[in-house]
Amino acid sequence: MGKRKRIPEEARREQILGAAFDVACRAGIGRLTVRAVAAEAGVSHALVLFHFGRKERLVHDLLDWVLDITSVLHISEDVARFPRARDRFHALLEQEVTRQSHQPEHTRLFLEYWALGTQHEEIRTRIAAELERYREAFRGIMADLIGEDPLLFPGATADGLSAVAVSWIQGCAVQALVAPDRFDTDTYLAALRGMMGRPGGEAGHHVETS
Amino acid sequence: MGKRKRIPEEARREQILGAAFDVACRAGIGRLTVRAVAAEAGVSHALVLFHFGRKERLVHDLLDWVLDITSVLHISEDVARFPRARDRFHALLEQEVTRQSHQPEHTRLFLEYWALGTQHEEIRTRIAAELERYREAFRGIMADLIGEDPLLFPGATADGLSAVAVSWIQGCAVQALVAPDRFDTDTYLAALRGMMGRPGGEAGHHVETS
DNA sequence: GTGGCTATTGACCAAACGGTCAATTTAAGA
DNA sequence: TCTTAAATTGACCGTTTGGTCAATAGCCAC
Repeated sequence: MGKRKRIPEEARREQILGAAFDVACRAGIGRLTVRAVAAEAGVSHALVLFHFGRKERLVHDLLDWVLDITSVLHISEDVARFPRARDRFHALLEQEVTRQSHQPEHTRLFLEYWALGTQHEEIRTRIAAELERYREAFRGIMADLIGEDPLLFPGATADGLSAVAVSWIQGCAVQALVAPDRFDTDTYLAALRGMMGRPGGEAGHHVETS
Repeated sequence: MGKRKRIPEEARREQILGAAFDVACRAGIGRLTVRAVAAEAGVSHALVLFHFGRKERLVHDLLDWVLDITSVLHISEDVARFPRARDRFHALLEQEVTRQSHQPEHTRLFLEYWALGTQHEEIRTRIAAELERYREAFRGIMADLIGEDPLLFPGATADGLSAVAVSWIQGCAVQALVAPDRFDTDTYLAALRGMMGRPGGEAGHHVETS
């Protein structure tokens, strides 16, 4: 056991945060302890506190780390290339629903952070900022959508529609997490398409993805 | 401090569960301790364990208790009296969105229970059952809705639509909890109405509530 | 009253927690 | 090589946790 401090500060933080992520996914943030993280990283628990000061900061930095690596709501080329806003929206929605269904662990983590946010100011503002970023990405597409066909959603604003879009994804994530066997992603997406798919005068179109 | 066991078993459980609810709302389930509950109820912490055995069972029974007193998704007379399924759906949706916005504490609690459900089998099945009950209530209205106008949501099933409806409410609850100042219930409901409000041939109708 | 049953309590316990600290090891600079 | 600053550790501490248990206080039948 002669190996020690080779690792240059930044990499150590990364290593510990990765271990913290594993522990949080396995046991939840509620049961995340400094000692468990240290054991997962293969270091002493004093070292974790040396690099992060308090446990509270470790948890907070873990939130930042997860949000960074998750690269939430990145509008890919596949989405942006659609000329019509409706198709872009469908593609983005399908992308996000599919992505979250492939990362169920993240949903659990975010659930706990959302709950924590009601008490810790720092966490709440961080989450609120991310939520705002998330909604903002939809807002542009929604504004285009209303612009293309003002009669499509009478009385609805881009703000309202983007909030609804976020609800779709959040609600899908939660239901898939709580009762995976009772929740079918395809059926869900089909319902969303049917709900959005009233063309202003055209018919028989559909979004191609893959 | 001479007062003791007057309370007849059932009432004691109720009293303790009420105290547990207050503690859970104030500090979260993560920080709920047997001693904190006992202090809130004004009894010794040994008595709490005498009535509930383990802390785990206290937390589980609290979930049942909360779900009972919340009377989730009760289809009121005001909703049922609408002859058209579309109006019933709008009314029910508005009722649920409004109700949850008046009980933000419950949302936080359920968030934590959802996260806990990923690890505790008992909690997960209990939540899944409640979610199923919730979706079931929407499914009937959704089936009627499709029956009234099969072309309204092409390709969508009652199952898919009810899942979407649940998403609306869950997503609304989460967003209102995470960033209350950035979330406007009226704008959200207006967007939902605009999204659902494509009459098959009629126009200018709206749902009256209150 | 009085005896017995049970709800209730305070004291106690082992474990785990977050956090501190002096002591050691390591890498790098002189 | 010697020095120096930083990284790392094991030992330790005070607190809190869930849980147990013998003792006790209240209530009912008699």
